[in-house]
Amino acid sequence: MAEEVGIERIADYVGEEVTIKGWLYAKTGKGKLQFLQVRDGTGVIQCVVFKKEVTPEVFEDARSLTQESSLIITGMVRADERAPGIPGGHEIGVSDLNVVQCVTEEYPITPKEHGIDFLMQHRHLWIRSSRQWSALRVRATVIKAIRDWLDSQGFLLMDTPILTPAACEGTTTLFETDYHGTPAYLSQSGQLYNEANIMAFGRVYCFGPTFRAEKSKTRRHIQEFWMVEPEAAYVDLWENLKIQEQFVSYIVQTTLRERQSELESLGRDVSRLEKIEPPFPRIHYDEALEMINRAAAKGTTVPPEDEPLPAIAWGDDFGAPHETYVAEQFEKPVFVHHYPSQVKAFYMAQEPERPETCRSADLLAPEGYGEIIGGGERSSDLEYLERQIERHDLPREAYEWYLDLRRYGSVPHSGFGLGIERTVMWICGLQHIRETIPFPRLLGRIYP
RNA sequence: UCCUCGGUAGCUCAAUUCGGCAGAGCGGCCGGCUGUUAACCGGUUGGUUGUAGGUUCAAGUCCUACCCGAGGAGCCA
Repeated sequence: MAEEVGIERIADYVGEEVTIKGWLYAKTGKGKLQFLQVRDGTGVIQCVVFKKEVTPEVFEDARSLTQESSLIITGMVRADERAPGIPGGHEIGVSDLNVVQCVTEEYPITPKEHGIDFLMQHRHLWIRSSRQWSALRVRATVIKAIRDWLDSQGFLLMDTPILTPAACEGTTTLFETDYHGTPAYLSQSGQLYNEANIMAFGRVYCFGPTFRAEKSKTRRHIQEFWMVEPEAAYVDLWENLKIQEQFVSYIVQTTLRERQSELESLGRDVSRLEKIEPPFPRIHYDEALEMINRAAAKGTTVPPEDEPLPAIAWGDDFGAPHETYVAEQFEKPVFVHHYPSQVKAFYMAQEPERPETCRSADLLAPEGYGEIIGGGERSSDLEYLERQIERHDLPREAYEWYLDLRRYGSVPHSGFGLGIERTVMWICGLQHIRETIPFPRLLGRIYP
């Protein structure tokens, strides 16, 4: 038998006989000539079966193959720019074909269009389709880039618990579960534990699933999502931003380099991504507010609904249209820093000269993809934190350990959380977050 | 939780202001074709119109309640 190769490396085998093990993705026949599009998990390639070049049995097998039948194919690799595929440009002239399983029931997902409900009910099959497959390959690369960069920059992976005794930030709705008779909650952030970890390890990150039980039903929300949260001791707000812009740029550039075929198959305009490198613009909340209200006064509208941008008062948090408007003004992601303390988590450090603001920063992705990072400098002031816990009506006893961190060697420190799915959505140019994770958990949907 | 839109064949949809025989394309199946790209051509297959009730000679269409889905708001990553 010829050498078994992966389709993603097929260009290295032109002129050689190879074996592909995979599934029939699509087929068009033209009498004595059959075009099989075969996928093997690493790519899609066109395999051509000429009646004269194979045995009658093989030709009949090829002719009668059904969508998603599993098969093993052997043949000669040749370059041909007419050939579709991921990556395209090569095809296999089939000499032998072995049907592993011929699908006899109709495969539900045809090459025609389908509705979202139908596709989501068949998510376990939908992930075989090229757009889903490409996006999930990009996701894996984004995650690898994240870990490679952090590991190489001295951040140590420290896993934080998923079952937690209390709300981390006290604002969002949590999933409650039973922990041997006492209530426990699925983690919405590893943030507070990370602050303990940095006092032991200097620079750390946690990377895992987080859970938000809000009844959010938009293209940017899922109930279970993955977040990477780096945290570092002796790092202030401004150094934190430098880390973030290098980090995000590395993720984007690595994906551009390693997932060219997938981004192309997604139809992504990569020229927008090629521009993503440090430095990113930084604007103060006051400045952003002014920008928004100036535009609102002129009756500016924002996509995707083209509704008028509402004016806001100082102290208000930005809504989705405000974020979109601000991000639209820049080609790169933009940092908005020094939000009013009242709209941010209790642990954000106060700005000494403007105590009503905090040393926080959000990173807004371009092209309307919204907030991909939330972060900032954490308060190292014990008394301020005690007051904040009271002000936010949080159970003091649950935070005693956290306050200990300010009693024993408190230092300035910062961190941030990057949402994996929103980042993948932006890099892939997708319209909905549900396509960025294999099995999304959406409001009212937990099958399959 | 609130607002908007929707539910008709396996899938995507149509069904004439104002109620009158349930349709098309795709898929599947059969046949034809040596360069297809969501191929094409001919034939064929296909229905509890989301559920329950009501009005009517007659309901996919009108009325009531409910169920399910989509998009958005708030909140956030």
